[in-house]
Amino acid sequence: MGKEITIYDIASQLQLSPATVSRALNNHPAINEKTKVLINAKAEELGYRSNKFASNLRKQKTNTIGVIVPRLNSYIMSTVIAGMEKVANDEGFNLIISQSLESQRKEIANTKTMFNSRVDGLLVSVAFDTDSFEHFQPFLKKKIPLIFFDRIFENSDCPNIVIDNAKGGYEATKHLIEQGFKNIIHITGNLKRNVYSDRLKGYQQALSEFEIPFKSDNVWVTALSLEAGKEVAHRIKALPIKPDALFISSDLCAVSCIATLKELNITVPNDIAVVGFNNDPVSQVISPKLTTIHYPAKEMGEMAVKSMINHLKGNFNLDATNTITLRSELIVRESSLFLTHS
Amino acid sequence: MGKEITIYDIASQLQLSPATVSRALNNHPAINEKTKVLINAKAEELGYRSNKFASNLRKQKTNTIGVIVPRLNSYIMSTVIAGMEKVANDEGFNLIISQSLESQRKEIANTKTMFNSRVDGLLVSVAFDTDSFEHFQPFLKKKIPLIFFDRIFENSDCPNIVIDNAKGGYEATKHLIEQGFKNIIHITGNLKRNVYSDRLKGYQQALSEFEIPFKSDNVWVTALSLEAGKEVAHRIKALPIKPDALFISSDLCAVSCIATLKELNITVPNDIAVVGFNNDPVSQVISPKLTTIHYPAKEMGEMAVKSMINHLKGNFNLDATNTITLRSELIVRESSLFLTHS
DNA sequence: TTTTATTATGCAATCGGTTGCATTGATTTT
DNA sequence: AAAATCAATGCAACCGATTGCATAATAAAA
Repeated sequence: MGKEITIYDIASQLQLSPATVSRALNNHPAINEKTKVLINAKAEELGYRSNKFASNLRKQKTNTIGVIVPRLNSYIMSTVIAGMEKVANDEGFNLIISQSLESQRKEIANTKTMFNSRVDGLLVSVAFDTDSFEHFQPFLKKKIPLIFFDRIFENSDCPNIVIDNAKGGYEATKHLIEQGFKNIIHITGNLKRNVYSDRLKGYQQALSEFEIPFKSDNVWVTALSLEAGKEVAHRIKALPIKPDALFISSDLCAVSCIATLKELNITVPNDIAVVGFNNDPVSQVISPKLTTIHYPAKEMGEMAVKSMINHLKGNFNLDATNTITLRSELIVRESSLFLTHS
Repeated sequence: MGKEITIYDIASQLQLSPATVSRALNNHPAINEKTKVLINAKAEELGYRSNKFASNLRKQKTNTIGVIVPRLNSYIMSTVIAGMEKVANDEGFNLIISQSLESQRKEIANTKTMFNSRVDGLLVSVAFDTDSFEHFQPFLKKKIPLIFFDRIFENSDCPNIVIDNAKGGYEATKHLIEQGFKNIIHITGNLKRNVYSDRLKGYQQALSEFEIPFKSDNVWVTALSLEAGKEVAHRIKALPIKPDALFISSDLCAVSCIATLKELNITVPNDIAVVGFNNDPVSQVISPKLTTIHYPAKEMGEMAVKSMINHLKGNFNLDATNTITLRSELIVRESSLFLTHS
């Protein structure tokens, strides 16, 4: 039933004061090197472990970063989190992770919990339907750093970490146009969210650059889920004039759509070409392999936590760099290639 | 610059002692109802939030559960974690999550961190190559509850939460046999791990039940990754006598294998039937749709955290129920059906 | 040798709740 | 009316590390 060892135990055994022990363990410069060695050895010997709660209580810091994401179990988000965990772990920070399940209501509740848990900083990717910033205000008031990533809250003055979604949308669309496709439908998510509205902008830009008129009927807002992919396929099947290409803002949805199209005797890319988004592993294992935009999810997670920790340590001020944009790129595979019928 | 409100502030404003305020906020029965109302109202008014560190320090509890998984970004694990987060969040517990990246070395480091973070309990799914239990001993010594899930550590006397992997393996194999396939190769992961060795047992049991001789050459141990799927396909292509079916312990690997087989002009299920494992969403969006074993990942996560919290609250003793087995089931789709060539 | 830096260590207050053990006043029992 | 019981609240120690300010010891400068 090992009683916990404290700095007081170490201090009394070495005939020193707890203050000295505390400083030694924290490598304070005022402590003699020999004393440090002595204290560290004793700490090791007794199996001492620091009590973070006493320390946090005194220092008024938690060494904890909160993370709120729409859902944990998507390829992108779990990979972002994997990156975050890696950096946080290396730097001795803890992560508290919660999911809003795409609901603003739950996001608000999670935000409160994070606030009450006194996280040192908060990383957020907002839910589909979030349209109020109010629940984040307490953080700003208390000057607790708040960083948005992926799905950011625009006009918030908070630092953001994103990919260039407009560029992604542009390149995907341009690629399709260059392959000779003209009637391109864009399947996307809630346009409140930057990730989708920006990709749409890119889509529009590419069209206009090639002087293809933009039709708002060609933008379909969906949940980008597996089911959405199926519905899109059926809807296309029913169209009198079919598109020759689809640009779908999620690989999983795209793949589901392709599978359903196939069932409906529409083949990809022969009848309709498809470009996805994310470079989900699934994009490589289906047939035809899916052309997509690579999303540096792990890097985004790493960058988010790195920035947060740097800011917390005072290494640099976040407000200076308001937006960090990570590189993403088009990966051309089979699903978007114009094939001469052989 | 809002100074934090403490129970002392509430106490002095109401001319009460901090002890009474503390008890009232914790709904202690000795406090008068009217006083409680008064105190809660004041707390609300002042925007009081409890300081968990002071509380934890005094109570010697952290309200935190540690989770170690091989990787966060797999369908199964991210879904398990999603379930865990849901329950933990509802119950007011925090989760500290870390990933071993399939390395025992990192698992040991993570275990130490968890120990030093003084988690109230630890949930672990072990890495591929973990073969020592030593790093978990400190938890047992300090009587910190330790629960394994999915990939358990056998013979550990710790509670386990699993699916019936043997049954899964049995049903998958039996299904293939009943479809008329006899030469079935089983692609699986490191047999040190219960999930894979048990599925193998189920595979063997089904074979023996149908009096099909078991050949150890028909069990291929791989990393179950996308790459592994490709390699398997190539290896099959090179076989002089090809199997008529594959039972692959991971959907993602199975899907990758199917895609590669297709490239090599071997079609599924006509030439070779395939059954996967997990019921990953990807299993529904490929062609042919993949027959698989449903893995109740979310339920597993929920169950793990529920059990832990119940144990911590003293509701029931975990040691009594040494193993909790969740229901999993075969989902028959197209990839395993015997087709008469039409 | 005295004074002044410099280095190393200790003192004691502090962070904010929690809780065993009084204490007070009101109510009930004998 | 005195004694016993009960309900509600307060006192004060405690959890364990941190840190501003002193102090002691030693070395360097005058």
